[in-house]
Amino acid sequence: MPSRVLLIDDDARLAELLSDYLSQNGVQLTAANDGPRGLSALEAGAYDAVLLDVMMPGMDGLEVLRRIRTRSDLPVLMLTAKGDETDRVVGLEIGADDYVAKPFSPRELLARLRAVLRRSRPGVVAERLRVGELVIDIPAREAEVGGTRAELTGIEFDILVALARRAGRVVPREALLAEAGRGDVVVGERTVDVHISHLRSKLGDDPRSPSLIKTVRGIGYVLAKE
Amino acid sequence: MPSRVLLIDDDARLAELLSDYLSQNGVQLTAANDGPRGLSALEAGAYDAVLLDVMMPGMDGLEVLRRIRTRSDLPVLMLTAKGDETDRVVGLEIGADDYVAKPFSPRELLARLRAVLRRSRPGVVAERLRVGELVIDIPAREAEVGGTRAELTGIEFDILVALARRAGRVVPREALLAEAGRGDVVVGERTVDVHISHLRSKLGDDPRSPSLIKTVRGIGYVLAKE
DNA sequence: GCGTGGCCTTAACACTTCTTCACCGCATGA
DNA sequence: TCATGCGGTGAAGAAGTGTTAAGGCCACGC
Repeated sequence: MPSRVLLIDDDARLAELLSDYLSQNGVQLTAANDGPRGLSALEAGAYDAVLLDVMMPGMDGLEVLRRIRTRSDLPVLMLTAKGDETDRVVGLEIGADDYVAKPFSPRELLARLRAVLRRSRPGVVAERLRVGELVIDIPAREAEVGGTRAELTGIEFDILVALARRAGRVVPREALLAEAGRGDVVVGERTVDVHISHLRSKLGDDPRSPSLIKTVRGIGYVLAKE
Repeated sequence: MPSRVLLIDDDARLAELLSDYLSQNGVQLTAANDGPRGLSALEAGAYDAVLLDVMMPGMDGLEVLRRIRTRSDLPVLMLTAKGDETDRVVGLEIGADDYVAKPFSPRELLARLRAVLRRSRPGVVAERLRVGELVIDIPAREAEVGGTRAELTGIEFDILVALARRAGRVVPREALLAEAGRGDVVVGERTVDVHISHLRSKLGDDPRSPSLIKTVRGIGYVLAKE
């Protein structure tokens, strides 16, 4: 079975060129010519990896990567301008798996793509998240801690998922609201605090022991990695 | 637990430089200065990844890589000369996980190393610092001295981490503020003194015995190396 | 349409954390 | 030894967060 790869890049000529070359080598390439289209293509279809251009008008590649990482662990290979170390390092820190500096040879790209695909696990879509004692079943919208089910409301569940997807990393309040589907509505950020408070008590947080959800003053919250 | 990484490279100066930088970031580097020694070090010890120079006298890096791949899937990151595309592509095809072109910045190397470690064994990326009696768990944001947990506030923790990363070296006040994420905000430097004072008492510092955190008059503070 | 109940948001107050200030003691160099 | 300046530390004020409770909104059933 060929690997399905999504290319997000505004350069149509490159897309065609790559598509040709890769299809001869067992990779089926789909192209999206900007960030938003790329993201919705990811929502809609099943892909094994993403090729992502960093320099794009509108939503730039790093932003696209951030959004991809909020919802999946799909392997992402960045395409960066030669010598732009900052983008590369930031990209890798956000969670890119690799990068290729432009201009690149198709042969090198293929080799790196294969290296990335080889490492990634089959069975891509994670419908269940596990972070330490916490288990989240996303389609069923259920969460449990140490085997005990927690009765969460809608937004509480969404906030918990947003935290769990980035366990160990700080998630700003506004990002939590955005991922809970409140990004467009204007809502006081203190609202998040209240939901966090409820989450903590429902997740059986003992005030004496180190909390599962930690506060990062002035920014947001982190879910402890174990 | 720090990640253990084996460097196979004939350049002793590079080895020392990298070892310093990586050890501050939770990676324990062991150096082998040629291919055969590298291979036997791999036989002997447990490593989480390999940094492999391609250009070496005697057995070259690609040959070393081939032999590694006959017996293990250990993540291998190649160090190649800039622009030498052939080596890079061959290396990736043989089964290297990534490469970094020389000359590289330590920061980029670290980022790539972490990306590789993250893929291969989630959870091994070193996020724990140890300095004498002091143990710091960075993602959990917890610190303990001699087995006793210290309840630190956010900025106290950040300052402690900044000191621990450079244990044994003097860290100026402004650097401490910068690493605690206050680099942009204008804050009086005396603020640091107050936090240091709190840290000392929370870390169980006895005023009579030599302090864990030493003052360097006119400059800043040092964390005693043990 | 009307009441009911659940959920989200806001407000208010208690509490924690960070910063600044003030005062004191100690180290340093004349 | 004395003068000076730097750092240690307690305390107060400012800013941020935890938590409870009340009000508004919506969906649902009657």
